[in-house]
Amino acid sequence: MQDIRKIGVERKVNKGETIFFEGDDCNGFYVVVSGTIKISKLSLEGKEQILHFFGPGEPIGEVPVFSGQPFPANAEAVAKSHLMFFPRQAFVDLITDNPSLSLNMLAILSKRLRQFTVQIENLSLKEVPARLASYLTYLAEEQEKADAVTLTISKGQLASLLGTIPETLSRIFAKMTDQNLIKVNGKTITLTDPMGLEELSDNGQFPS
Amino acid sequence: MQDIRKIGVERKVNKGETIFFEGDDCNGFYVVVSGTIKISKLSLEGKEQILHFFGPGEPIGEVPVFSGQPFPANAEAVAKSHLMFFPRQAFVDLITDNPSLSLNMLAILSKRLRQFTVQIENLSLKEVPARLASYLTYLAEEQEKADAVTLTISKGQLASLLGTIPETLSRIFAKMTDQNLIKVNGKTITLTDPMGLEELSDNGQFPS
DNA sequence: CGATTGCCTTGACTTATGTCAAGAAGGGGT
DNA sequence: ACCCCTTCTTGACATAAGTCAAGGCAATCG
Repeated sequence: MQDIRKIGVERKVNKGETIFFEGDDCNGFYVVVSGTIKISKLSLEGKEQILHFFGPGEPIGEVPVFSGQPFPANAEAVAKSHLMFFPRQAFVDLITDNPSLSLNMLAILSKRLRQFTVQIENLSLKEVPARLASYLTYLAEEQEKADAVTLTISKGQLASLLGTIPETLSRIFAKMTDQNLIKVNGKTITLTDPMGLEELSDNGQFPS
Repeated sequence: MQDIRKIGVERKVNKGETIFFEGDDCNGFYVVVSGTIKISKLSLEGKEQILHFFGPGEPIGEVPVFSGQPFPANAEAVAKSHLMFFPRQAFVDLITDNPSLSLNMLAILSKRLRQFTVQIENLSLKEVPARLASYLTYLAEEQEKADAVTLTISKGQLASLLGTIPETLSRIFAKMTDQNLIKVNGKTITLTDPMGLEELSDNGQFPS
């Protein structure tokens, strides 16, 4: 850790500020110290697909360090954030001398690959209601509450994370409420029927 | 390389044979020596989303080695194939003593992360015609022919790779032919209008 | 306290793509 | 050469989800 700190450079960004754009050349990567960073892709028409939100302790923009290509997506702060920047060559040297660091890095990349396989599966094989159900179930686990969860992002951003648009998401929230699966109150979602949600998430059918 | 060979175990599989299933525990990974391996996810209803095709020299199933979780997808031989299997612990030991090996592995994982970001972008932000146009353009580059490409997989499998179904793909081939963008003859596709294809791939609009 | 702004919801409509069903075309094997 | 079996194509239809437009709600700021 001391060695790592030595090569790091601070960077602070405000909400809405861009860290890097897709296609930018990369001469290093960042680790989030505080705040939240959104990684996303944009279409020509302006539609956004969010790939990740990253918080404290997570590295961002590490892919081009090893693949030697430009950044594959955009990174933007969704809140005032504090980052550490690590220059590429210094980090490569560090990893070369430090097997456990490289194994950690391999583990991180592997986990992200796994997340992407899930995201691709969701986009391609599931419809939006199933994706939302699966997200809510995941949130409940992460927040360690079986019965109610709090959205950490706006519904518009959630739509973009799930690969849809706010209108569609809103309608599905309404439908789930109709079916007594959930209750929505602003950013607080009460999971009235967690089993039903899991069923919906697995087989795409609203339970009868 | 000698050290690597030492810990490898041969495995031969026939066309259609499964190497591993999603969810299987993993005690090592494979490298393709010859043949082609399909990596895919299946929905409950049986729809398939293909994630990759891997050929000679490419590792498969390496994600769980580092993330310590089960395989995230299925692997199946689409042709008679020859693989090398590397037990997990032996490989981890090897990588620990061998920085350049770990850097290579990091580079491979990074490239795959990048490919996945493109696949997610395609699924979420582009419609099927644009995905097909982009695939054909990519094939032309890979095969280093500007004017005609040969599909290396069946059209049904291509549909699954693009996140759609054979019927839809077939209709889009027909439409592209109508618009004089391509000419289809079995597995041979003549790119009548490569510029038009790129345009379609970028902005999703059939050129006028 | 009212107004401005951004975010969310709802409605009417359009469209891309999936479903189901039938037929055509191609490729191997006997 | 024939037949079988898989793959591909085409048509008619259903539907999930996007587009466009209007209005509501809530938070923030002067």
